[in-house]
Amino acid sequence: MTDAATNADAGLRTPRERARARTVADIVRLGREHLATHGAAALSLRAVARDLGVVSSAVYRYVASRDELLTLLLVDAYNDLGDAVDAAVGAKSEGDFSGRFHALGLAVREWAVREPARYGLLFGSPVPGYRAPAGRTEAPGTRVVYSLVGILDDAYRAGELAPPPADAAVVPPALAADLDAVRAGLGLAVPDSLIANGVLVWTSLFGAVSFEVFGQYGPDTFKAREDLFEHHLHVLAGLAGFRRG
Amino acid sequence: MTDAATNADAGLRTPRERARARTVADIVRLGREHLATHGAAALSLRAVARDLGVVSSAVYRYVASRDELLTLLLVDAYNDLGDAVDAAVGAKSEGDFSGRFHALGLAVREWAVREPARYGLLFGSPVPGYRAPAGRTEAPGTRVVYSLVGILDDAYRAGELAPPPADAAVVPPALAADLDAVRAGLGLAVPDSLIANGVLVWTSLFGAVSFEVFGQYGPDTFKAREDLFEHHLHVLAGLAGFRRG
DNA sequence: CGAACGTCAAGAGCAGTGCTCTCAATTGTT
DNA sequence: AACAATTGAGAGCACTGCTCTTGACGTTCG
Repeated sequence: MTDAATNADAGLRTPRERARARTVADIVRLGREHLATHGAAALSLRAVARDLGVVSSAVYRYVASRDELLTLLLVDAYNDLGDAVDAAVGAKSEGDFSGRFHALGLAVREWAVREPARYGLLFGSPVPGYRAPAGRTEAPGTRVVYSLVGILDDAYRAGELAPPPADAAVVPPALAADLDAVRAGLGLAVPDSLIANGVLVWTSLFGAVSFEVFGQYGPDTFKAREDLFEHHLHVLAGLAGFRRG
Repeated sequence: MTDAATNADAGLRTPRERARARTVADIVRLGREHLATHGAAALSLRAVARDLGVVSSAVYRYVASRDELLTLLLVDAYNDLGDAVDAAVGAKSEGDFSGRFHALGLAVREWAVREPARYGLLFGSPVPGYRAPAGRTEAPGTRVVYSLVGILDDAYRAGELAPPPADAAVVPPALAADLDAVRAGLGLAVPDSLIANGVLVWTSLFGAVSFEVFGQYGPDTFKAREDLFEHHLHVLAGLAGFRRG
C-alpha cells in the first residue's frame, strides 16, 4: 500500500481500515479512562489490552508503544480542551472581548476540574522519559493560547484595551526582542508591555488552575474556590488591559 | 531531611543506631539523585538498592515502602526550597519589603530551574496512587507561602502597601469568609482584597515558574527567560500592593 | 564464657510492567 | 478457491514493588 494512502484516514474505504480505525479509537478511549482513574505515569498498555479483551501483544499491532499511546492521549486531551474553550468563547458575541476573556478562563478551569488527570498530563510535570513529538502536539497544544492572544489583540485593535500605564515595568532589550518576535510571528498589534502582561496573564491563569487541581491549597483553605477563581480572573483582566466595568 | 538526619545522628548513642541513621541518609541521597535524573514516577527502590551496593529487599529494613521514600524526598525537597528562600529573603534588610519579595520570587525560580525534577515532585501533577501524609509534609510544605505572607503583612503594617484600589473587584461573601479565616488563622492585618491579590500573586509566581520548568513555552520562544520572569515579578509586586519605584 | 537476642543481607518468589518474537488463524482481495 | 496481508495468542526477556524465609553477624546478658 502507498504511504500516501495511510495518511489521515481520508480513505477508510476497506472494511479492514475501518475496523482498524475503530480499534485504535477504542484503545484511545480505554487509555483515556485509565488515565482518568490511575494517572498518566500509571498508564499500562497491558491493562488497556485486558479491558479490550485481547492479549497484551496484540495492542502493539495498533499502537507502536506506550509513548505513542501517550501522544495520542495528549493530542486528544489538547483538542478536548481546545473544543471546550472554543465553545465557551464562541458563545459570547464577537465584540464582547471581556466576556470572551472570562469565558476562556472559566472554560479552562472547568475542564481542568472535570478532567484532573488529563489536565495533569498537559500541564503537570512532564512524564519521565517521554518526549512529546512537537510536530504532532504543537498545533493542538497552542489552541488555547492562540485563542487568548486573539481575544487580546482583537480587543486592542478595537480600542478596548487601556494603553500600558506610563509607570509600567521597563522591558529590557533582550526581552523586547523576544516580544517583537512573538508579535511578528502572530501578526499582533499590541505593544510590548501588553504582550508581556499577556504572557503573565496566560501563565497566571494556568497557575491558579494548577494550584487548585493539584491540591496546592490545603484541603480546608478556600471553600469558595469558584469565587476565588473569578476574582483572580477579574484582576487578570485588569492586568491584560481591560478597563474595569 | 539532611539536617534532621544529622541531628538524629548526634542524638543516637549506639553505633548500630548511628549506622542505621547514616544508611537512611544514604538512601535519601541516592533517591534524590535518581529523582533528579529519572523523575519521580520512575523512582525505583531496586535501583537505589543497586547504587547502595545491596540487594533490593535490604532497603526495606530502612524504608517501609516506595511511598515512604517518596515522602522523605518530598520533605527533603520542601526544606531545601525553604532554606533557599529563607537565605535569599534573609540577605535583604528587614525593612526592605519589596526587596524581600523579589528575592523570594527569584529564589523560587532559581531553585526550580536548578532542581526541575524535585520541583515537579512538589508542584507538578501528583504521583498516581501516592497520598502525602499531611502531618509530615504540611509544615515544610507551607514554608514558602508563609514567608510570602509574612513579607506582605509586614509591608502592610509598615504602610508600604498601597490601599486596595477603590475600583477593585468585588469580593463575594463566601470568599470573604475564606479570606477572614486565613487572616484570623495567620494573625494578619491586610484587608480582604489584598489577601485575595496575595493569593493570586502566590499562584501566579508558581504558574510562571511551572511554565518555564515544565516546558510550556516552546523551545524557541523567549530566550530572555530571566528578564521575562523579572518583568513578571515587577508586575506581581504591583498587584501585591507595592508602589512602583 | 557461652547462649540468647536483635539486626541484617541475601535469595527466592509473586504479580505486575513494556516490549519482541514466532506461529497459527483469520480475513480481504484477486 | 488460492494467495497474501493482517491479526491474535503465547512465550519470553528484563524490569518493577514487595513479602517471606534463611542464614550470618554482632551485641548483650545470664
